[in-house]
Amino acid sequence: MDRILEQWRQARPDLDVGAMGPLGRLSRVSHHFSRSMGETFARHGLNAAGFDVLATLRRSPPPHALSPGALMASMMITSGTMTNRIEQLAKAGLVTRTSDRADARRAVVQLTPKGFDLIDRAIADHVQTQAALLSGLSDQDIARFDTLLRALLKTVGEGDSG
Amino acid sequence: MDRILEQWRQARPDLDVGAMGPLGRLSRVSHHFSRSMGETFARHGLNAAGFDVLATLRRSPPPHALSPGALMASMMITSGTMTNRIEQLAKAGLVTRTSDRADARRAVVQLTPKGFDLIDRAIADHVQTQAALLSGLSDQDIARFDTLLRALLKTVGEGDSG
DNA sequence: CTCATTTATCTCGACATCAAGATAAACATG
DNA sequence: CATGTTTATCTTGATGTCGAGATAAATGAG
Repeated sequence: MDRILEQWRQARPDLDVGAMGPLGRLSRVSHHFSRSMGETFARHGLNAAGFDVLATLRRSPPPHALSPGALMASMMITSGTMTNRIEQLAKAGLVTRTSDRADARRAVVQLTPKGFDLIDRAIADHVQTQAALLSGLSDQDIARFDTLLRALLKTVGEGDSG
Repeated sequence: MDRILEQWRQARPDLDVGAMGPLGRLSRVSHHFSRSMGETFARHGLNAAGFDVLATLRRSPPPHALSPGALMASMMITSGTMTNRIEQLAKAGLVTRTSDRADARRAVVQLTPKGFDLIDRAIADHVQTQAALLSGLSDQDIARFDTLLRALLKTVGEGDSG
């Protein structure tokens, strides 16, 4: 990244490329981390998408069931993607998809016992992977990093509550 | 994210979910930023992929030409993806693709005048978007953020040099 | 009750990406 | 110069995602 900035300063000395370094590194860190977490998911036969859905259901109060719309609210994906994800998980026997008695527009996605057991094993593995990814920072630095990320989330309109 | 952590502490009090907050926010920030930058690219008829290629060529010394392999080295993508990207850009008349006289295995991707003009306009827009994305942090906080990102890149094996 | 509107989800087509293998040229060795 | 190896790129098939529009049920106004 530092070399890239130097090249830009040569090619376009009129531009202020100061933000490019941090943003480039942010992108690369995020990409590496996603890949690393993806390897953890793969050990349990999941991808990041499937893990997200199962994890969201798992941490919801019993009976570990949510509508596709409710699932979408916590994940940054569109409805078509969610439909697809649920179908894959249902095919694998990890969730069931039934329709809501009270409102037939609404579907109910629920963890199966098999899905429950799988995500319970996967999440334990996942938190260890996550801890390893931050192991290069002290606890204090992690706290600082988190504070900065919270500030950045405000910039893009995702406040503390959402 | 804070609510998610609370849910996990209820559902799985045995797990240390401390890393989940920062990593979740990192992922969301990165995702938001990518989308924001993507909107800038779209105003110039580009996507992030095409912008990356054109920008890499633009900041290379004249004649602004590189092999697909050299382009791949700076971007985290596979060879098949690069082939595809180049083809799109060539179809749009923004780059040419010829084969190296000295080594016929190697291709040479070069900016056309049209591509040069386009990326010169797009990059000016892009650095402004990037500055806006970091506008929620003071210069000092940006520097701190960058330092922390450098430390994290070391963890994943991407050292200071590349 | 009827019709328009809103809400929730699904369908479909386009596209970017990856991984693995194919192709083809250059190089090394005897 | 023959041939096996390495290097650089391309091809192919599968997958995941988005976005626009379709479908279908619930809601509201008259």
